[in-house]
Amino acid sequence: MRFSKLFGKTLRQAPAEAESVSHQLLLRAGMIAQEAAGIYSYLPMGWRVLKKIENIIREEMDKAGGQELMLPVLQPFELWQQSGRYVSFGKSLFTLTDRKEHTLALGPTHEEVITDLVHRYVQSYRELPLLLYQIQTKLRDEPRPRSGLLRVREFIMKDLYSFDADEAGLDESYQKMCKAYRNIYARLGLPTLVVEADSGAIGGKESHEFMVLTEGGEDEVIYCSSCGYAANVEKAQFAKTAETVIPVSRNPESSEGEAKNLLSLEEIATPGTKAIEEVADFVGVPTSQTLKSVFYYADGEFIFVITRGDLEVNETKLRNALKCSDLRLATESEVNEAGLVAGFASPIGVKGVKVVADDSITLGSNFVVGANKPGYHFRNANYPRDFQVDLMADIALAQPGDSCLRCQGKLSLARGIEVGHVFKLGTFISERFGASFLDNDGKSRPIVMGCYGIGLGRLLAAIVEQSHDDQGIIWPLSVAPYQVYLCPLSLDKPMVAPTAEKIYQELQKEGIEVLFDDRDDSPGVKFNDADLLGIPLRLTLSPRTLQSQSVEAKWRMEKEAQLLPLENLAVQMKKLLDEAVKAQS
RNA sequence: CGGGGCGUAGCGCAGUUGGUAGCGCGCAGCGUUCGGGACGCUGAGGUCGGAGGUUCAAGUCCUCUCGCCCCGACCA
Repeated sequence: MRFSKLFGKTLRQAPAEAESVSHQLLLRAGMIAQEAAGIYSYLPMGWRVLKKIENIIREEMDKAGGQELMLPVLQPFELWQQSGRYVSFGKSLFTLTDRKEHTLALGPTHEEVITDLVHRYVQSYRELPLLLYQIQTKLRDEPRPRSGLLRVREFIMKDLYSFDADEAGLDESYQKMCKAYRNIYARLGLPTLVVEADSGAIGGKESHEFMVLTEGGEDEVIYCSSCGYAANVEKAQFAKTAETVIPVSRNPESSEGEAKNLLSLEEIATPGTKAIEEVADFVGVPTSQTLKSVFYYADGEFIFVITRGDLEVNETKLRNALKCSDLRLATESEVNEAGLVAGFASPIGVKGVKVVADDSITLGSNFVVGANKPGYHFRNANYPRDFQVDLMADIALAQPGDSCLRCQGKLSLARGIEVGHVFKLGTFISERFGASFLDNDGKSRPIVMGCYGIGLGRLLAAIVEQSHDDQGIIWPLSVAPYQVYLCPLSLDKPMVAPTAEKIYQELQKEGIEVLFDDRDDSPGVKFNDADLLGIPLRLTLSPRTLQSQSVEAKWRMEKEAQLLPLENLAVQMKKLLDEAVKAQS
């Protein structure tokens, strides 16, 4: 490709709307262009990268036994009613009506379509296992598109669906996919961490995410460096320490003789203390000896949530515990309307309200808790002596510094980009679509499903987030839009232009992908563009190098250049590139 | 949806008490340059996001509206 003819120009300054590194660099390099919030065009450079990523994914899916097919974007809304998932997807599901006033959905994912399809074609265990995949556009009306390609409303995704006869088969398919995913990320030069994840709107029981750890990521990962435990913060568990009981009462007689050292409930004045820290300070106890009350609306129902005062509520865990789809904090006036005193609310004596508690409230005793009266708290509140809860679950947010549930090591937190997500769906979708098969006993059983997704654009952006310097992108050879940047300087000087032209032809004949900077620009412009675009190998020729019958070769990620003789250049280049590919894998 | 910010040339920005729009980059032409974003001259490019209002006069003031970005609740 001749640079002078390339569509999409490089920019010195990034457009103001771009904030994340990948967004800025991809815009500046002329690889993508924005059309609307979360909607992008791929320009020729960016599209070449995307297609290379796509091919790597396709190769690995095929190698794992996947069969590629193509499912429709336009889907009958009835499929979504049948699965029931139009509820969990909510407003993220784009819908439209056709000329006959029939509602159609724009596919945010394809479990419905493929399960409907498989149910019509698969009847016997002999046809299982089955791995079907596609690479195509998904549409989701995300509440907030973000960070360029990292979170968009229209995106290309590889989605594979596994169909197995039983759980053991699903485990096998799941492992096969995890391995294929690891191969893909390795070939893209992308270090990833596999973390336990919440399955969200997709549903299912077990799921893992593949995370690229980087500052710009929007996910948070909790991990333990001693035992290797890692989970999305939405899912992460931790060891809740049992707090040692500090007797808070000055009544010595009540602190003796009790099996669990439970003291009697006592109302105390705590004027002006609303926040947990203020209350704890005022009473003189650690926050872990207080109880925190938080209020939510879950699918329209008012919920009273209690955790130990040192812990925060994990809304994903809470949502799962409540099995609700819509969850939001209640406003202060809603709290008051529920008959509670915001800041001094108490589970003691509360009536007609659903109470959910984190199981940490059983690890400790004699807690300080609101008295539901302005300016007053109780001390020595104990569950279940003083109050009841409707639901007890783990709904606490893991935080860095907490202890690992498995090994007691210290947990750490890192930001990451979710570049892949695999789910063990089980049978809840196949059952709704009647996707069953006859086993070898002639018994009808639901097909056990899994699904496995990779967002290609996000993957592309993740590579940039993770592989760049202040000059621009550094593409791994496997996905670079071109392998070689041919960069002649002083084109009007004798021999430069014709030699460059000749090299350009020879390299192409050798099957090397070349971006030929045939522009009559100064060296600085050319070098800066070469770096910005991130082409792995730069070949510079100038009167200076031609004097010694050579050209200069420089790797994008290295500082030093080497001189290569003009003679047999294409063959040498081919060798260089092949060696680099080998070194990478 | 809640909170914050921004819409003026392709990109980055300026525009004073309201007086009819400018700078840098980029783009076109000519010339001089040529190993890390060179320089000179000439030139093209604007419904000032949109609608309504106030005014002799609106990029500037008022009202409404649309779009985009960032922080939160959602996801590949």
